[in-house]
Amino acid sequence: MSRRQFRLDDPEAQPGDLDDTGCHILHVDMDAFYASVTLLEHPDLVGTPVIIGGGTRGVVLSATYEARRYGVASAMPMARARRLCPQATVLRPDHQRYAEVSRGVMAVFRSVTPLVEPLSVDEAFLDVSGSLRTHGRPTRIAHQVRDAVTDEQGITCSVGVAPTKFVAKLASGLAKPDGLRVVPVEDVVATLHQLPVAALWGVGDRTEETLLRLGLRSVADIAHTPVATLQRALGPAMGASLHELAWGRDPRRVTPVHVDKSVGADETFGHDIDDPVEIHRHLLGLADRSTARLRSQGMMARTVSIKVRFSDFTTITRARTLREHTDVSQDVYRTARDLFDALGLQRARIRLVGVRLEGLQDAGLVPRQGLLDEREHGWRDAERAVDRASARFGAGAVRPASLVRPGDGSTTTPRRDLS
DNA sequence: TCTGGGGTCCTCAGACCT
DNA sequence: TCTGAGGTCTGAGGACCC
Repeated sequence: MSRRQFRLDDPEAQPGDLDDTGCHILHVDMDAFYASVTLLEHPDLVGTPVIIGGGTRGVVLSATYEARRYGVASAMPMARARRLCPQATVLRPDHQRYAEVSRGVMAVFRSVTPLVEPLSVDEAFLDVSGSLRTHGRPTRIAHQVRDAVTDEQGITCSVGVAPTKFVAKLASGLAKPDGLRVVPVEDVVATLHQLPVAALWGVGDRTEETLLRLGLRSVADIAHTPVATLQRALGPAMGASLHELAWGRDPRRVTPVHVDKSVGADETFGHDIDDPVEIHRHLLGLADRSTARLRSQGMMARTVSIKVRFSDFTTITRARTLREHTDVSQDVYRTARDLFDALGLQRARIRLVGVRLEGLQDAGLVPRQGLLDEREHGWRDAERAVDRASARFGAGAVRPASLVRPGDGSTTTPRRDLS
């Protein structure tokens, strides 16, 4: 679900028999994934503008191509999207359903090669170099994948076929919607050099601005600028990386195994909050969510960081590294609360708070000190019991008392004692 | 126009150690 | 004992990705 897509001067130019020799990388991207999956439950809305999103302060998660024609795009504030396309139907996302369809789609990918690297729920890189003998040429495999996804899941996807990950991803964007695009080895540089700088991986709004200030508008301009000049403007890593990408050089392999480096959760409030006790309550909930995910992955963390976004959208982060790894919600909550209190905010209006756990390590590999603190041991056992209850009765079945309103079971009114 | 949520990576500065 | 260089770790913030 790439946010930015680029068009070539002649988007239809894709002869049938392009040479795909050496094009072992496929990038498969579902078309308007969240919207397409949601419409499977609402067939009456097919062919009409539909926006997936919601909330008073939310952004657009996805939109059908009919809504996109009015300028609606993902990540756009919902208020603006509604103004641009008032006739659109707005539906809430169903993440459980998206995860199910995603699993089905990934299974299709793995049926043609074990080398599948998911990038998100709706896109993945496939390395098909080992599948040519059993499944045919890369283009043929791409057709097979597209057909299987449509037959089995009822949604469409676009596929880019190229020698490298970056070019394959670019190609799938050029193929959208419901298309296939091959970039032969000998066409890589010419294809790249037609595109604007923002097409390069890693160039967002700020970097684009910097490059435009230097008079660099196209990928060709980047390619013909000395690396040292790019490095001075953008830093050594980014400068070198953009220069390489501009010449189509991208040594990254397709790596099926991914290890998380951090786990976290944040929450934007329906309205800004200035009550520290209420913020503490949200920190407790976020610590709970983060550590539950950590435990479900069998990991422990050593660094706790908090994020605070103020009403003017300025954001600060604070972090503390603990003496030992932990997966205990109470440890994380206490640290997060201390970090927040240390900010000394005098009833500043806060829009969002977040808790993130870094320095992750496999729980089985973390050296365990003898548990001298009986209370600590109690928390660990209690939280494991909560995990088991959640697995059986659903997430949120058991929560800290301070997050439960008597009677209705929903999260609410702050209690004074959260420790 | 008014900006979600979950992440990764990079840069820079300061502390600490050798 | 002091000082400086270099490496590593940590923390903060920014930019970017989907």
